[in-house]
Amino acid sequence: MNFEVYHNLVEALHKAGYRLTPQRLAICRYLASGREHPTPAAVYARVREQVPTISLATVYNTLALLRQLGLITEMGADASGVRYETDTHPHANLICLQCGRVVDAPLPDLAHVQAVLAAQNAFELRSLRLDAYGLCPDCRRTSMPLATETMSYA
Amino acid sequence: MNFEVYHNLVEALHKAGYRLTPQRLAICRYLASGREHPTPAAVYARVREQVPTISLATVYNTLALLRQLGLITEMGADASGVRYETDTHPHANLICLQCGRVVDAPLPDLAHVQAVLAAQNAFELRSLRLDAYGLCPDCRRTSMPLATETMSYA
DNA sequence: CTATAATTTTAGAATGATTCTAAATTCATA
DNA sequence: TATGAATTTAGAATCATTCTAAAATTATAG
Ligand SMILES: [Mn+2]
Ligand SMILES: [Mn+2]
Ligand SMILES: [Zn+2]
Ligand SMILES: [Zn+2]
Repeated sequence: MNFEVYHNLVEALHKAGYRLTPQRLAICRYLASGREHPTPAAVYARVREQVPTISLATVYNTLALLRQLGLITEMGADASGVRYETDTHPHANLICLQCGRVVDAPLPDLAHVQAVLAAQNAFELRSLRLDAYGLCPDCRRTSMPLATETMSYA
Repeated sequence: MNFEVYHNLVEALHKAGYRLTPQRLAICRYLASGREHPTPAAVYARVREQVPTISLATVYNTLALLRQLGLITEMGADASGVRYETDTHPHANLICLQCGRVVDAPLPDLAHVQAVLAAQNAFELRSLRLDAYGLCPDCRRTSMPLATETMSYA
């Protein structure tokens, strides 16, 4: 677990006046435990190992709360639902069309891209999302024909 | 309506051996009619004006078919469901956090970005999606506080 | 022009993620 | 310890999407 990330989450909740319940702390611990891009169902499954009585509703509530506070961001939904980002810094996501894995990738000039976009359009930009679809190393090896069904984004 | 786009869609369907039914043609006509990023429900609503007996299932089926053929692409789902792209060329989408409007924006160096990503990672990239969130000109004027509820992506 | 079979459409049922609800629990505070 | 606000919980409700099986359409062969 990344203690710094964990501490950020907990402190932000506390500063915003929310109670640090065992359920919320367990969810934060899980979110700070890796570079995953979990669905609510995945969070529920993993956190339940630590807090067996937690409900799915609380997972949804807490994720929504953390999002309101800007501590996590929501990705678009794939076949198994929404996914959450724990890294709020601008970066690209490499998404495997075969297995659904999401890997973070740094991309130095994202701020530059946003600046160009903002300059050329009347939009007032707040954030950027860059998703790249393809085959992860593992799935590249077991190179199946890549069913056009599998994942819908192209 | 953009006849060139329409013709592309129809011809691709025909070449792939699919029947050019009134329902499919009406959907293609609608898709070629503007730069929208419609949801299946929106397609259904508009096409129904021309083909009142069409079913929602047919809309879903046809959109899935056009996607399989690579003629349209699917965007992530927002509050009202998936949206479809009729422009398959690489471009950025400017998405209004207030009203949900989606506007296409050219971005010259997208190919370059993809090349950099591919070079730095073991992923075999197929496509790129660049979504920028902010306030459209209209919503900027009527500058409400931008409810954190409204749209979830940040 | 029929008959037959494949394709397509359709309405409605089923599914599954997400949200809502109302009651029970926990917690801060007096 | 008593009170009230915040939180959690299980289950119901919602809503987009998918599935199903029957009806309609269309291509093709005789
Ligand atoms: Mn990420
Ligand atoms: Mn677009
Ligand atoms: Zn993979
Ligand atoms: Zn707007």
